[in-house]
Amino acid sequence: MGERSRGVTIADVAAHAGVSQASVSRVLNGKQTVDPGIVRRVQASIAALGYAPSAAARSLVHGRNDTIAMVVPDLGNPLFQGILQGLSLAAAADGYRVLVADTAERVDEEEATALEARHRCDALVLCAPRMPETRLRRVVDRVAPVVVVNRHLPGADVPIVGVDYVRGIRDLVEHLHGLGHRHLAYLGGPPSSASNAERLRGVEEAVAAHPEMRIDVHPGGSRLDDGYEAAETVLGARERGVTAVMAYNDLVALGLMTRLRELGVDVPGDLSVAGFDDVPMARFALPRLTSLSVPRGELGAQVWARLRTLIAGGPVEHTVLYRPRLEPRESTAPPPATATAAAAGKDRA
Amino acid sequence: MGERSRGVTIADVAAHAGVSQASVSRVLNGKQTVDPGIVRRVQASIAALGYAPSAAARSLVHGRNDTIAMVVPDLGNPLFQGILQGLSLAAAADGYRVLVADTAERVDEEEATALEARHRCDALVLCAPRMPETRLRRVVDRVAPVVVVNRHLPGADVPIVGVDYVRGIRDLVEHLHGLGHRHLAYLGGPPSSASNAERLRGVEEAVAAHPEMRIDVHPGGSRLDDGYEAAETVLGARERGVTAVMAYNDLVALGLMTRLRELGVDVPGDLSVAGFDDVPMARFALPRLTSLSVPRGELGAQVWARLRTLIAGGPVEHTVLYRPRLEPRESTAPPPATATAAAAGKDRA
DNA sequence: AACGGGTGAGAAACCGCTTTCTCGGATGCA
DNA sequence: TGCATCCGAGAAAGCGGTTTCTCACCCGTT
Repeated sequence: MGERSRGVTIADVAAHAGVSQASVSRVLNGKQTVDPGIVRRVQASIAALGYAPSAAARSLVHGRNDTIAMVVPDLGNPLFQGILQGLSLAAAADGYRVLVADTAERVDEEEATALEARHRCDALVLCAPRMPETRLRRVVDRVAPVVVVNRHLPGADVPIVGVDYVRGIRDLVEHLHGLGHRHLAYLGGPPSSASNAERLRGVEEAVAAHPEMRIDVHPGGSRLDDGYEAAETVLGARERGVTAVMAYNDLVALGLMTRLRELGVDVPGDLSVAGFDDVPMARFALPRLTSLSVPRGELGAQVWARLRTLIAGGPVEHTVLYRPRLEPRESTAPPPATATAAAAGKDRA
Repeated sequence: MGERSRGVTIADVAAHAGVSQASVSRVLNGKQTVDPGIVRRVQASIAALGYAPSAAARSLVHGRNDTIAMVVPDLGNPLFQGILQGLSLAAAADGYRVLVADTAERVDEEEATALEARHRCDALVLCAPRMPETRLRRVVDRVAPVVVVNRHLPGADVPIVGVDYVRGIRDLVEHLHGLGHRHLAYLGGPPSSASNAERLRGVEEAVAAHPEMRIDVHPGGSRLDDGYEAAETVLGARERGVTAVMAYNDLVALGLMTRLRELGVDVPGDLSVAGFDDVPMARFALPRLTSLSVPRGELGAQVWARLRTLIAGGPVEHTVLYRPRLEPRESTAPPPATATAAAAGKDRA
């Protein structure tokens, strides 16, 4: 590690300054009053020798690292990138650094990775949307202090920070309903993803609340290509009366819109499209994409706030779910007149 | 740190197994032959006590961490995200983890951050596109082993991994020249950025190689908004005969295209537009954006390869620059006939 | 003037592990 | 059977700090 000038240690400084190691340590940490003369000599010696205390030795005696680890399934995911950034900035403000542990979507290695990462750090942030719940609970027990992101874990003794996908979807459905849509399609994300499951719950609740509505669920994906390729499916759904599509996330929505435009389908004239996440590009798509904004950086900061409390020996704070903010833009509009008429006809029938 | 079961140490294991600490250590590291009976007893005790060796203690005695740090000016930048991901995956394969140190664009804190980060790790990856060269050289000297990303540092004793922006721009100009463009505009990035300076060098070289061409340089930025807002500037340039625009990066290009479409300017009919980086969205823009593809993940892997050599005491390997690959797509096409005629007229004059 | 309390510096223990050093016992050869 | 050799296990010395403990000294009080 930081062996700058070929290993100058605190003993060297002490000798050079003609004082004891203890005094050097005291000067360094400033937690006790030390004779000003000694302080000056020690500081001079430190400068002269280019001394920097060994982080490892410090860690050993303090039993901590000032480092936390973040376990993610995929660093390519904008959500995790945003959280990492927010987390890293917030933690840095308290002198902590963040270690990344990308499990590259290998769900069965996540547990081992989490344990290993935790072992080199003071605490853990666990993003494991696919990990089976039983395993997750076990891991959480073993790696405390830990904060879990975007999972539902009733009864577990762990702070959870996440996005209220259920509310998000419900708000979106409300928006579309208000525009006059009655028959929607949801283009699902990765089947095993917990946040997709939450969105599906939102879909169910919405339908329960609006019995006059119908929401079809189609398999989708999480990337631009997935949306692009889902266009055929979506057009099929449109044949069957769907007037608006909610995509798993913005990437899927953007990919879908691209393909739709190629196929001559007008958004939102023929079909409304909405995404989730409000990535920067959403505002720059044409038409501008209606989306649900998620404060990624703030999530990261919140994760750190929770973790800091835990590290300091504080209590497990309550779960916090950020309610996505609906950003209605041009990609959603009232359904085409024909569709409305058809629906009205159906209603009457 | 990893105090799982309230601090069970190697001494506890030794006592439990009725052997010496040294034997436990030997069993753990398997670097010496140990009596099979002892091995079994030790392993049993380890399991029984739930023992895991302290990373800090190990670090102290070994003088290393198995951790490297990556200093970045902005984790939100897709390039650095990609490099981080590639780096993290490659390093993980060798048992190393990556610490992130986001300097949040605060150039004057970069040096301190780098030193601090280096001090907790075995090596450093330095992404500091804005750091003044003198300071960079000083830092590089002090934090070795280190790999520098995307900087030109002639004569310095440090491996450099980067993108050949000069070649990239030249290839792009070649492409546009081939399409018939003679008067281009370059929408610059952050003025102090080293990679922007490289692109500008590319512009200069291109002009030198094609005296019949003209390339105007306009201030730009690095984000979607910057491109969006540069539209007026670009249209002004078009008035003055510019038929193609090269943007600092894809985000700028995408933002620009959005605004141009809003203003009724046809890309590439009225004006060609090209980006740099080949972000995923480039392929999904309409028109699909011509760009220069940069293998972000591979850069990260290459950085690790260099760093690993250095850590192992190997030599400073040569600088490696990835030549961006031109991805010609729909956003660049021959200039409009009127422009060509005008240019031809000028040529004749 | 003697004594108690307080202050600050140094000696040494300790954090938990690795590694060298030492030594006893087993083995090989004479 | 006796001696040299080898092997493996334990004792102990670090790694480089922090922190407790001890003690000398200075000050104030009676």
